[in-house]
Amino acid sequence: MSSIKDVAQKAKVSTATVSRVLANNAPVRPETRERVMKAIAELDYRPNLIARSLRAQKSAKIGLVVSDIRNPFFTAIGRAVEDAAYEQGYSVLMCNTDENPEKEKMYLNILHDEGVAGVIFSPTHKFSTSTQNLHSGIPTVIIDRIVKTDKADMVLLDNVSAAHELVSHLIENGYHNIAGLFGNASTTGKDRQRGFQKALQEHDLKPAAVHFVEPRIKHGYNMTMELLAQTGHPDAIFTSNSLLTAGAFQAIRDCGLTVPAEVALVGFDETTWGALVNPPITLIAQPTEEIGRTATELLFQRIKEPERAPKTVILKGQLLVRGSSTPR
Amino acid sequence: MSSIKDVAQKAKVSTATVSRVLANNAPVRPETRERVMKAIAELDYRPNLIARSLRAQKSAKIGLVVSDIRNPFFTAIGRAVEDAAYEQGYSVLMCNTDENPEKEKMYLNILHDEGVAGVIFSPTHKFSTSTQNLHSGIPTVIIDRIVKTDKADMVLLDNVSAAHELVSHLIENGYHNIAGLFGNASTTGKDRQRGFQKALQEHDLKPAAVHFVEPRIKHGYNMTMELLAQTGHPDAIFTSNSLLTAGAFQAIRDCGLTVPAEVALVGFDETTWGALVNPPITLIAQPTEEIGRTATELLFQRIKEPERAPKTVILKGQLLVRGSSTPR
DNA sequence: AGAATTAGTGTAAACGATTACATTAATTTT
DNA sequence: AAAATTAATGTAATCGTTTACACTAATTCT
Repeated sequence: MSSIKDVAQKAKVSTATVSRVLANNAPVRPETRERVMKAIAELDYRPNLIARSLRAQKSAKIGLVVSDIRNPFFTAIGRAVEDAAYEQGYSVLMCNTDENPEKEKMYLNILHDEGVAGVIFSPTHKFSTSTQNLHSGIPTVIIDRIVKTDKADMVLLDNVSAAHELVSHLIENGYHNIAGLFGNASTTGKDRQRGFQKALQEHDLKPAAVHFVEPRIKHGYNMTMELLAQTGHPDAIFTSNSLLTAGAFQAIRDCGLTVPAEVALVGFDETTWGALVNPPITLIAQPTEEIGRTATELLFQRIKEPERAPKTVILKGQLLVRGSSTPR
Repeated sequence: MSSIKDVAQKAKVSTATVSRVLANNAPVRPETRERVMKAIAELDYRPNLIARSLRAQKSAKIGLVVSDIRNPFFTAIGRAVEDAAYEQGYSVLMCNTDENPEKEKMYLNILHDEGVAGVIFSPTHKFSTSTQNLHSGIPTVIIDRIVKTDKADMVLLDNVSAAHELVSHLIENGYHNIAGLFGNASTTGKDRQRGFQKALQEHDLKPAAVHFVEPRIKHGYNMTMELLAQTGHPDAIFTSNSLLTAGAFQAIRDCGLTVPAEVALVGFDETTWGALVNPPITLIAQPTEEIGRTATELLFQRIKEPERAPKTVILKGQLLVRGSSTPR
């Protein structure tokens, strides 16, 4: 591999001049520039980003820290982040925490050590609630989940309103015995539960059940099975993320019940399958593109201007009314 | 941020000694080691990976280059790769090419410039067929798609057999007028078409139609709509990836046809929704975990021993027979 | 005991870029 | 035409590690 020295030698200039040609912002005689360009082309020279990073004390990489990229919500976010980063010439390091605070800490450390320019971060429950908080001064944008901090930008959904809207929709359509299944790994589940309760209270209703479970298909399945086993089971099930929705849907089907006649089902997050199943699922679609893009843009702003006052952007979900919650 | 110099100063040793303590493979007096460790702890020192990379001329990062991480197949692979990499202390740079050779080239360049230790790479069609080929000497493992090279390891599915098995299953179940929808962006589509043709030929059948389309839900939808518009439409549709399957499923439903009574549907890749829809989809499940893990392991082998003769691992898909192809 | 080896540590040169400062050449000002 | 300014380039330090080499002190060998 050729280095800047080889180019300098070939073009009969100093490395400084080559660097100046590369930087494109310093005075270089056109003739010299030409010579350097020619040498670069002939040697097929490409600047070593590691050396550049070391010298500049920062690199053109950002970290993306989420629980699991396989969760369709994070898949979509991840892709949006990568797109926005690519446009700015940045690369994305993908980190899955599995909701494990140890892994999360490990990764935050690695990202720091790798000298990433910034981090887009969906914290574990433990991280959200602890006061340890954003170590190191790495520019950070929190997504999806709340952290009590005044040091980072945040991009969130208005979870309380979204859940409220979704439950109100159920109630208006005649479902009054509603069970709620919430993820126990994030602040998001808790917030959505608040909206859930609020909507019920407004109609003087009590929840049929409220359960916080691990956000995995299996747990959605098991818990729904339990709910449906009892006689006089709920007439509607509210799920707070797409994994629980999938589990619940499967359980309902395996119980031989029809949706929504015997039990309605609503949830969060648009997925490939949400509209494909029968009946299609009523849900709150999050603007994943926008979340990812906004987060990345906020991050770049902060990288440019680290002292800028932190912003919190709250986006609204979109209620998609479909067959799984038609009026009874 | 404290550097190795600060540690050295605090522990009253040279930087070399600190480095030796860190490397853990050089002789250091226990007493000295202790002093250094203490200084490290007190200063909360963490080695700068950029500097380390520069010096070592390699970094603990690998690149993952796929068309789109949102394709459930690649999502699963990506996660498996990340897992295997994490275990070895490596991080993963995520790169989406969108089947665009320009973007692909760009990313391969960036990965090279970032000094990644290796690349796991699903090439675009253009790359597969061109002879330009694996530039630079970066250890590379090709996945999912074939490249004619003797420089890289490969992890592939036996696509011809898998497609053959899937079509044979259809034929045995009484479907004799089968249309095929194949992705046009990869060698995979072509290979699966070969298996498709072979199975038909063995039964002296002709395909109802063969189409190569962009691997996107929309195109699967549109093409299926066309297929179903004609009177005497196919009695089964074979799709070569999950995006096309989703599009086809949607189209069939929108035409008001029932699966499999009026038209059967089979495809590739297990997804969350494949088993959730009604009827569930018969498909070839690829061992995504194993593909990702094997690829990563081969990559680490090659990183350790660059001159080792390249291996090609061919894995078998698993036919999951479900409701979308029951005997007619 | 003297020679040869080994253990433990330090000094300084890399790795490949950027950039402050110095220097020279070219231009403008007086 | 000399002085002052500006443009173009070079020299060398720097970023934070690792490691070849040098050196001393301790150990083992003959």
